[in-house]
Amino acid sequence: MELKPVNACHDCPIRHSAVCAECDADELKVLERIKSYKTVPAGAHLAEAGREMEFLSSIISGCATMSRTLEDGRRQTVGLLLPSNFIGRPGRASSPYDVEAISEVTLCRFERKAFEDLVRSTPHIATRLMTMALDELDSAREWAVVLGRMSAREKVLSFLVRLARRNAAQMGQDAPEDALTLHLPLSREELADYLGLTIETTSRQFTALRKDGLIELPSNRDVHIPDFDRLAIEAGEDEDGGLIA
Amino acid sequence: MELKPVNACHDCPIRHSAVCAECDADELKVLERIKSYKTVPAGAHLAEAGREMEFLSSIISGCATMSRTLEDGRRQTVGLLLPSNFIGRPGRASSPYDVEAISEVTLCRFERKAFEDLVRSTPHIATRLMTMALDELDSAREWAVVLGRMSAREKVLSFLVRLARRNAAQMGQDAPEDALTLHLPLSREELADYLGLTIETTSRQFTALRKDGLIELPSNRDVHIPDFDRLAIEAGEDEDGGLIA
DNA sequence: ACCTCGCTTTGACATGGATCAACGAGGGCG
DNA sequence: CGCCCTCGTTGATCCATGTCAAAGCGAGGT
Repeated sequence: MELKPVNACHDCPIRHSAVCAECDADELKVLERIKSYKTVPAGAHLAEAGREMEFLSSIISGCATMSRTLEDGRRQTVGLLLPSNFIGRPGRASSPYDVEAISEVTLCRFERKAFEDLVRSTPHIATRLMTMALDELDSAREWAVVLGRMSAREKVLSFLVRLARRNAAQMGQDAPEDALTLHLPLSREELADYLGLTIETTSRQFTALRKDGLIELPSNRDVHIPDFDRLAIEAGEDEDGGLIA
Repeated sequence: MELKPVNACHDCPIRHSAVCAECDADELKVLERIKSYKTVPAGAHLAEAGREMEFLSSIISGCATMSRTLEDGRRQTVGLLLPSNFIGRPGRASSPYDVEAISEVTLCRFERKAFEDLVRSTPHIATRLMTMALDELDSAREWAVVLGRMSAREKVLSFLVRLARRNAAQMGQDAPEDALTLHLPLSREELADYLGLTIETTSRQFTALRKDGLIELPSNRDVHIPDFDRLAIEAGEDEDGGLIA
């Protein structure tokens, strides 16, 4: 994916989906003054559990994970951060989770103190942040259902369905195409940490889904889905079609 | 627990912890006009997944669960709702989860449309709602770590630790006492649904913890913890002491 | 072209929790 | 007082997933 450099808000690919989405021209001018862009390489730590954060930021491009590592090495990823997602929260100095860039990531950053003032004075940012927090809350709870009650196969299927939906939504589509190819932002290990499984089980499930004809694996990081609806049904789509993100 | 009836906001036990916490006297007057109280018996459905909600509400007393039931009957509880927690979200007509009263519950209700207008016009409510949503988001993510990576024993221990912390916080204490007795708001089955386990496994873990001297069980619904710190360590307390809720 | 290194896959086996089944204990009601 | 009904506990067995081990496989460097 080639990216042209971003210079100003009106030119920003996440202008209408990030924390600034509801801002009017005047509010945007204020944001414009205090924002700065930063690009970090894959593997960079954007936040560490318990450590103070100087900046709050939105992801403009790339992918990051939010995770907790227990003393004994067990790790659980609690969120996949993609463009327009927000890192950090106003009113708290540190993140309770590690946030790590999985690919090269470009951020739109705000100095924490300045942003907190802004939230207080700019209702459009507070309401947007509220909406985003509520959306993520729904998403986190959906994921809790997956972690708590789904089999390994269903976990992998759910992940693919959610990723496809999220990609479609970002492209402005209502639902994913019948057939599509997904690029996995995560390695098998990172995926296992997200799914609450081991690498081995995750890998076996991919193999099993391939043997069942539900997916093809042109490369380790690419998944071709010949029939999305069938995949969604296998994932245990009971209700509405799931929430985006 | 005996409750005296609530009649006005200034008299309300959740006045300083609910969605209205940041409201000043004038804002409270507006809320006062549109609120209504309702008490429902244990077992009542406060919301059903996908069904439109007429009211948004805060829990004043009692306990409710938020859960998803899959077609095949598997159920995962994604949140335990206690006094001051908010049910529903402005800007959306229906809840993605079932919300069910576990004990008798008293609610402070707002007609949905009126409340949504209020959120738009009252920044103190929007910021409070944002803070509450972000707190619940942290809590949901903590729970995802428990569901994804913890053993059955650790799940039960984590639940007890969190419940004790939440009770302590509600009593205005910083941390739970050394020794304390908890009343469980949930039956074994409801607990199992929350922990992502079966009833049998949950029950066996209680027995095991009792045999290990970590808890005593004066009745099915009561747990005496002789040494909270020991319990917390067994629960796998690596870091800070955990987030409240 | 070959070697090496990291990631992924596959295999063999162990085990924690689910499942199936039965028994116990308390509480309300006839 | 005793029956029944619900909830919780305990036991026996099974199976999905974890664990340990080794073998592909692809990319980059020499």
